[in-house]
Amino acid sequence: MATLKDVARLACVDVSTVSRALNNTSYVHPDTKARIFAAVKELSYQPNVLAQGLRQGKRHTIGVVVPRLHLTLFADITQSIESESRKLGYATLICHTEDDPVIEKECLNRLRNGFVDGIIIAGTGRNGHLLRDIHAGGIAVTQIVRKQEGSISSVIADYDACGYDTVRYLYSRGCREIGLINGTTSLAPYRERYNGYHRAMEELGLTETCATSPMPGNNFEYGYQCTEDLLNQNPELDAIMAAVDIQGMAAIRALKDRNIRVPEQIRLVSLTGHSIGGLLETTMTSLEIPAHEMGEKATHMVIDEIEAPSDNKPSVQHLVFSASLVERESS
Amino acid sequence: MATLKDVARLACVDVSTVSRALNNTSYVHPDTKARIFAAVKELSYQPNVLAQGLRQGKRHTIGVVVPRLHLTLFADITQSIESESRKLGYATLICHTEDDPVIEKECLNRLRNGFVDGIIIAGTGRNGHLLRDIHAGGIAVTQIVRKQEGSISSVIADYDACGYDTVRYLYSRGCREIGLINGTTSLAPYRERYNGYHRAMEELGLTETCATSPMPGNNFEYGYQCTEDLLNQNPELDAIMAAVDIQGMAAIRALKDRNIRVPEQIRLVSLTGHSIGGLLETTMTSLEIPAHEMGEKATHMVIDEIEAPSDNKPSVQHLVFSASLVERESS
DNA sequence: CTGAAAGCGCTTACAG
DNA sequence: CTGAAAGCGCTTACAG
Repeated sequence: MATLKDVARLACVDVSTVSRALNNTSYVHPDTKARIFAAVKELSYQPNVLAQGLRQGKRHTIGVVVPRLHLTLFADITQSIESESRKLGYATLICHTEDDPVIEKECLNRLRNGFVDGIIIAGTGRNGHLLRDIHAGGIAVTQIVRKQEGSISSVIADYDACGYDTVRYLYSRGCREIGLINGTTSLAPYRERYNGYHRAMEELGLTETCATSPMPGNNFEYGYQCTEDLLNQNPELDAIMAAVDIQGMAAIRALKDRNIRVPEQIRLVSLTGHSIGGLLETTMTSLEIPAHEMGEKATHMVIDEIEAPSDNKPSVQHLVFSASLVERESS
Repeated sequence: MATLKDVARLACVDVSTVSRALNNTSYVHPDTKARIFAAVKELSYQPNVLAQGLRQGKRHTIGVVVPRLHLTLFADITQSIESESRKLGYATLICHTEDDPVIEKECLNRLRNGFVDGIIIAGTGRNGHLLRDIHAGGIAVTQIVRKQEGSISSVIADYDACGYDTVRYLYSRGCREIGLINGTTSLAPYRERYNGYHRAMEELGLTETCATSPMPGNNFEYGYQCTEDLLNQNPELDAIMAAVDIQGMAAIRALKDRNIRVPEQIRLVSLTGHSIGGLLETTMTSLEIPAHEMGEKATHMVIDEIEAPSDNKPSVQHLVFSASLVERESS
């Protein structure tokens, strides 16, 4: 690999002049510039980003910390973050935590040391202290999907409204026995979906039927099990709300296995649409979360924070996106 | 952030001694060592990986270049690469190309310059020259899923066998009019699936019914459209093979929309199982690709190449994994 | 067993 | 308009 020095030698100038020409950081004589660019081309010179980073204290890299990718909203979000970052000249380092606080801690510790300028995280909520430390240490941080720390900016969807509005919607469709499949309420999104559900059910004078667990619950088996639980708890059930798509898919399957027709006997709505609802055999009504926009926005927020002068950092910002109901066959 | 210098000052030794103590690179007196570790702890010193990388010419990072994540095999593979890399002390930089050669080129160019020590790629096949250049320049490269370059190591599944065996399987179930939904044959995996299909059909004296396109074809609409094409081409169709899961899902839906029962009227098999087949309303028979093992293996191959001394690099290796048939309701 | 020095490839005041 | 020099934070021969 050619270095600045090689270019400088070939163009018969000092390395500093080459650097200035390449970065357009001060006037360089057109003739000199031409010689330099010719040399760059001939040697197919590419700057060493490591050295740039060391010198400038910037990596031009942002870390993305998410539980997992497959069949979750995080696949869309991660991809959106990556493509937006790339446009803005940043690379994306990814870590999957599987919602394990120990793995998360390990990832955060690696990221803090020169690996990245900023972090976008959907965290477990168990490493708050570390996260605040990292942020205080000068690394930009934005929370996505899960707002666990009030002192750190966030981009989330309005999960409370998701729960509330869906109950109201199902009520308007004639449902009175509405069950909820939820994940652990120790994570904010699940907690808030429940809050919304609870408030609406109370206002309407309906009785709650809930299935939940101390685990995150982001898998098919869990959703299947919860569906059975709900049916056992309340044989009169006429609607199921699933916190995430994969639970909704599991519910469809569990109902089919019991010969219960969707939506004729039980209506089903997923509270986290991420582009799979429309691809199913029975297409699934869902609240579509604007994953792409959220990823883009979080990327801009974290990069704005990175690039702001240290004496004028943007203030903490909590952004809430609305989900939109997409009606499909399941309701 | 504390630096080596800070630690050295606090422990009253030279930075070189601190470095040696921390890296266990030569004997350091136990007392000195103790002072150093105390200082490290007090300052909660963490080495700056950028500086280490610059000095050693190593980043301890590998780049992953894939078309996309959502609803594809690549989500599983990427996650497997990331967790395996992390265990081995490497971080993972990710790029999505959307199968666009221009984006791919841009990504590869960024990766080559100090960003990564190695690359694992499922490429478009349109930047072969660049890829060989990068490899020749000393960056380890392993191809995954798509083997486009014979001179670069690869980890793939036996797609030819997937096509061949599936025809044989469907034939044994009584099918004689077997259609194939495929992607562009300019990508090796699609081409080989077709080859296997073609050979088996010929051996059995059956007539081919194919739907394909110049595009990669990795989406639902395409699969839906191809299903309609196949049915128009051959109203007697009694089986459909879909190259990838998403096409299989689209086929199920298209058949449902035409009131064709699966598997009674048409049997369906996906040639690329990646853990979604079992989660569907009608569970889908598929050839399960060992994504996790493939990701792991590719990670080891690329890291072995990175860590081998430059005068003794491992030779090119092409690994082929077998897929295994998982029978479910759709066949 | 440890220190002083050079250098990885760049950028950026400082002169002129 | 351009060069010489310092320095980002490390590691590693080289002495002693």
